[in-house]
Amino acid sequence: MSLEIPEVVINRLPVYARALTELAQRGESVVSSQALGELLDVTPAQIRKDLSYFGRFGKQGRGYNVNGLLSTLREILGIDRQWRLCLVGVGRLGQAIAEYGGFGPQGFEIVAAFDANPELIGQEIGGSPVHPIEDLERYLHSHRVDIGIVAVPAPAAQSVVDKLVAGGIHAILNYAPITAHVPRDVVIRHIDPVLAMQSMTFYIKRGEPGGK
Amino acid sequence: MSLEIPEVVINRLPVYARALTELAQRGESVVSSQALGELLDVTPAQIRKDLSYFGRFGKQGRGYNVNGLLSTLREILGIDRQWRLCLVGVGRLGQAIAEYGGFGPQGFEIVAAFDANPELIGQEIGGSPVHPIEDLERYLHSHRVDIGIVAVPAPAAQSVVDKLVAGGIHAILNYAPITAHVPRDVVIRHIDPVLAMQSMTFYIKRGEPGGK
DNA sequence: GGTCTTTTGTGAAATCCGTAACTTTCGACG
DNA sequence: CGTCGAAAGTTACGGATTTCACAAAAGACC
Repeated sequence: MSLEIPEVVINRLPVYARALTELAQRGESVVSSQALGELLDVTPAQIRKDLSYFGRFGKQGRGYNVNGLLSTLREILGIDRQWRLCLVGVGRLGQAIAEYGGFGPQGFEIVAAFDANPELIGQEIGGSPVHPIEDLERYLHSHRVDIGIVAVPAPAAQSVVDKLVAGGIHAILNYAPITAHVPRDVVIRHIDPVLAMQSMTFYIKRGEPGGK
Repeated sequence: MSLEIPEVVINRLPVYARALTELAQRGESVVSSQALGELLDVTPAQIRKDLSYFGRFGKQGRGYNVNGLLSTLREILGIDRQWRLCLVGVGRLGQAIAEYGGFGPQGFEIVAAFDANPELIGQEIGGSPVHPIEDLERYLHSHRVDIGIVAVPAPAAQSVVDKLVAGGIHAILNYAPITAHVPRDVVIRHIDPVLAMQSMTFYIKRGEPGGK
């Protein structure tokens, strides 16, 4: 039954959850896989298949209860609770992340920040003080932190990832433009706008032999 | 032969290109699929297969010429030239994007910015003046712009996407937390740190029945 | 309570993608 | 000039995902 769920499925669940949140706010109380699929550009069959990995949540002939499915998904994903993050790297990018208002409302709170630059140590960034990077591992061992955010320059990134792992972190959001290596029991996701751009350009090479 | 290349393959090419750039900087002149694979956590077979969609670039018994393969990939991807971007939305997020130093060196230049807030119009952001959003479509028809970046709040995002499409844009990088709808001939990529977080939490729910 | 409509849940088929294994080519060396 | 080792190119297989299509369930209406 709950035998090894494909990662692609897990990656789609937050998208479903977000759509359901919006439907709930609009006051919708039920939704069909058809309707949800149109909202998200996904086939209804895929939605039903994905959900079927976890149980039976719909009513035949009716569809899914919006609030019911939403809270089920939130529980499955673990986004029904508060998560504690630490931010490593408080340069321009790191500061933008710290000040980004999108994490808080979703239950992701940055509880500590770290940087190698002595000038930044002690400053307040997004409400929490900046610690020296040397204290990172010790800090992780003495405070609960669930997820690490890496926002340092590429050359420093792998070493930061290693420190996070050594500190017992099992989930990392990496903004640095590198392919970081982590042990099998650590999840890592990459945010890389440049890679996204570079894969789009393939499709818009116009006025070229072979271009669209 | 060059019949319909899978999108996953296209998405990996920029990663290869980045690794090759670094190898080139280190002065390496040849690399085997084995060595490149270890660097990137990809199997050698996958690298060879991916490249074989486009031609034969290696020498048996030796490996790939680093600079040669790099420039081939850059050409295939179209990242061997300058691309002109426009940024829509100059709030906190938009400003961070405009000031982000990562695009320029890769040939992506923001040539114009747009916002709905009258207070921002006329200000300089990252070297280019902010235009009123009403001028977007007209601007696109009278200037060359290859890619649009959407950095507006969720409720406004679809309408901005529509305007970009109406203006003839075929590639969009979307930072807004929505699933945007675009015609089949438009490529769109999403940057969404929250979704990335929310899919990671599934794997780190500890101390739960069923958690790891 | 029976029938009709709708939409789920699901097994099977189809497709897509990755991996492994084999063949070929290249350079080196004797 | 022939043999050997290494690594690319390629084909075939297998596994993973997606799609399809149908049976079963639920409410609505009479």
